[in-house]
Amino acid sequence: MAGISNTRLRILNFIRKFLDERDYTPTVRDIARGCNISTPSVVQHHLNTLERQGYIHRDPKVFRSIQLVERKREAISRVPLLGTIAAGKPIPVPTSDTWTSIPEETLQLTDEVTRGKKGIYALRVKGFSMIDALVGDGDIVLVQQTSTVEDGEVAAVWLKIEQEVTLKKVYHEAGRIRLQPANTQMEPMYYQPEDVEIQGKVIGVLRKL
Amino acid sequence: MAGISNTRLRILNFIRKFLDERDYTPTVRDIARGCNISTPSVVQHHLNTLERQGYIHRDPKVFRSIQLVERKREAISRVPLLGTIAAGKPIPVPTSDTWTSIPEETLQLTDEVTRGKKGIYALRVKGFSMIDALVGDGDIVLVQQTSTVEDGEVAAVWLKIEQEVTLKKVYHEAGRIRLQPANTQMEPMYYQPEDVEIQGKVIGVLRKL
DNA sequence: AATTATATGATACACTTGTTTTAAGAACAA
DNA sequence: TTGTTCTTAAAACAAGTGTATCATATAATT
Repeated sequence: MAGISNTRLRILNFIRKFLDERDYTPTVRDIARGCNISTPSVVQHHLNTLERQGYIHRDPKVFRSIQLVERKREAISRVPLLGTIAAGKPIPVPTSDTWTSIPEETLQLTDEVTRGKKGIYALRVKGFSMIDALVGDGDIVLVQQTSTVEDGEVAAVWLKIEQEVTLKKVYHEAGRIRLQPANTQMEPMYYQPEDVEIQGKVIGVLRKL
Repeated sequence: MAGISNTRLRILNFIRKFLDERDYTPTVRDIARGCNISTPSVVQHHLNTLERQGYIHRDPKVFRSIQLVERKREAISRVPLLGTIAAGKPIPVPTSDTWTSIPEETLQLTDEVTRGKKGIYALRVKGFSMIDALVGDGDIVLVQQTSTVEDGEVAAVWLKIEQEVTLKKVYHEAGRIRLQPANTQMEPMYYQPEDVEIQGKVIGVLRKL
């Protein structure tokens, strides 16, 4: 926030508030009124500066066309909730037609949460089998579809021997795979590469209380 | 989508597209041009109908004030990240001027996550002291400012004796307060009412991996 | 067929609003 | 001081824009 004066900050905040409340842009006169500025021309002058500094964008001659540059990036992603995840069953890996069919529910999340990643889906956790990943019953895990992960990333791993799915940090070690619980007090588990199957990468957890 | 004619659907879609592209509302004349309608009055007529049917809302006399009702529900809340939460220190309870000052960071969350609640702020968890609430280092807790909670709700509780903050389910029992960890395998703690202070209600947890 | 409701059209009024112009006070460095 | 830059100020123009009015056409209903 370099080179932004007090009045201009007030104006920016007023525009933000106005947009939040009414979903359309204030006029220069609205801003003047809201910021205790006596005349449109002063607002005009500050808006010119703010536009030059890259904080806002306006379409010339178009009424109520102020756009906050910071909000341009606030895209909303719609993430399908594709089912549940529990210890004893593989997670429902989406197929091409899963994406187009109607999901049980759709989460609307900002890129703040999904970080713009593609191929994200959500699963609701059932039961307490993932406590050691700090994931409880009812939590929602956000999964990115992939069959490989980097060392240290949390993955939904299918354990072929136990016939169980689990959420663990994955490390590739010489001749074996180390699965490390998020709860650092717990011991890691070791598997032969052929005994585990990466079903997806966990990119987030959401708990609504 | 009952009782919506072809032209009105075209108008609705045009408004949606216009909003997506330019972030401000079209005028009746924009709509006329975009939908091959020869005159503002026809658009006006359809907008009246759409408003009566509840698809849109307009502020009378205000230019470019059409609001899509469907998008009201996917409102984005901006939640300020006001600091960190750790075992040994009280959480930074926001004061009136905290809200207007510039937060360290602002999370953009859909109402999907905040459920439209007001007075929400976010705290980043530091350390592993809240493992028993299934909250780990780096997690973000969403807190609603309040000093009272209902039985069973998860609260940020300041323990006066230990001089510690903790996240627990709160139950008011006869003459004492029961603090129950989210991890059901762990034992509850009991306190005298005067020894605990509710600092806020935890409405969600967000973990980005 | 007659009536009513709905959709389309053209035009015009009055208000809203972006923008320009001109001026002057305030802050600050040379 | 002087000059320069930034900010505030008032007023007015020209264009954008919501809306009303009147007229006609088309569809639905009785």
